[in-house]
Amino acid sequence: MGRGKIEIKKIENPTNRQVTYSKRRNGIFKKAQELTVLCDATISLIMISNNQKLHEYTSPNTTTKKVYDMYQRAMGVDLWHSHYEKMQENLKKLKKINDKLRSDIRHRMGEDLDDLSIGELKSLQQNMIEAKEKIRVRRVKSLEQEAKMEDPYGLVDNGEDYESAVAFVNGPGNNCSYRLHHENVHQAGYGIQDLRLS
Amino acid sequence: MGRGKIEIKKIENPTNRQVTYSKRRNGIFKKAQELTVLCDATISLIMISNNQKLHEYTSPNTTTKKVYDMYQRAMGVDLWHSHYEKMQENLKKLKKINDKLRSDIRHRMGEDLDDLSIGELKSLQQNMIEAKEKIRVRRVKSLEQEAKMEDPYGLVDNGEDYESAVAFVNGPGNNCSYRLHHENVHQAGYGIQDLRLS
DNA sequence: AACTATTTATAAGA
DNA sequence: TTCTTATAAATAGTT
Repeated sequence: MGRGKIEIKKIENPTNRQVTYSKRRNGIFKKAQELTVLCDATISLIMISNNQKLHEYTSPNTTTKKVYDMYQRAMGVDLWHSHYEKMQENLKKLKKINDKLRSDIRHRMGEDLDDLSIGELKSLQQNMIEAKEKIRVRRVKSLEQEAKMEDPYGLVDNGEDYESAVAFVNGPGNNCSYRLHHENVHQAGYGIQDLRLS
Repeated sequence: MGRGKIEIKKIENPTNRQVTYSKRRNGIFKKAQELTVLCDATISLIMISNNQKLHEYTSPNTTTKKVYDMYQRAMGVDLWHSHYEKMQENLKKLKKINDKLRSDIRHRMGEDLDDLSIGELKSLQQNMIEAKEKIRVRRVKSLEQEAKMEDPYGLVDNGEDYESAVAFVNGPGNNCSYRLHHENVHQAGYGIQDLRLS
């Protein structure tokens, strides 16, 4: 269509080729746009010229990625997709594990105990008793070291003296001699930080 | 171009629309193919009709994937890569959180206590004291219920009778009257199951 | 970038 | 669908 008919073969004159490319490219874009409107079609059209310039048309109701995803679905599998699915699976697993860990911690903090069976509750209690003992022992050791190493004059931080600190450390054991005023207990900062995934 | 001019807007008659789609689609494909030859261009054209049928043209010197890769390079943004990286980041975050949770649990089990500062150790101990008390209380309640509801004849499982069970539940409190034989303690099954990500 | 003679695409009808 | 054909649209070569 034009002053003369042309053969469909590569245009050797670079200037001429560039001009033709530009004209026809616009023609195709226009037709693509018309087809989108007339027939409610979804189109992704990517054109890369001889000199590596890229132009694209994507119908307004979609994105290049969406079209490519549909293409993949239509054509069958694609490496990327399987990879993606594996990652998604891993994410799901990790989240599940996370939930379990959080739940475990809550139980160890004495929360949500109704989740547990009687047997689990018993196990938990035994476990807590052991753990508490280990922590107590460690605390005593740390206080002893602190007293010896960092505080050669016999003073302990916070104005507690060594004996009362050890008393606390050994304390309270529920129905026992060393019972602690519970006001102190709530200053504790040991808990789960905000670890939720944003 | 045809017997009459048409307005560029959606063709409402479905048959008519389908016919037009088919004709124009072929027209665009032809033009794409011509442009490929005339100007040595690289083209990827994907068209999806109203009724989800997919047609594509890809110039013979390339593949759809190659064109999309070039597209991505040209656009600077990698359609999949950005997605992929986000997922990877999420995975990393989740793993890190997981590690923190595990570490927290180990501390609550009395392990790896050397990780903790003196202050953290103190907080942990206080927290454990509170938690242990809550669990003890809950355990007593559960045993009481068990005794009342499930065991009207006064027997408790394992041959323990109610009183000694409550004694255990209240026990041991480290230096106190109800001290438990430690053989029993190690039968406990309350710990972290294997939650590592395979 | 415009122009325009001509070719090409296609709307409507068969 | 496919063919036909009158007509609209695209564009090759020119300015």
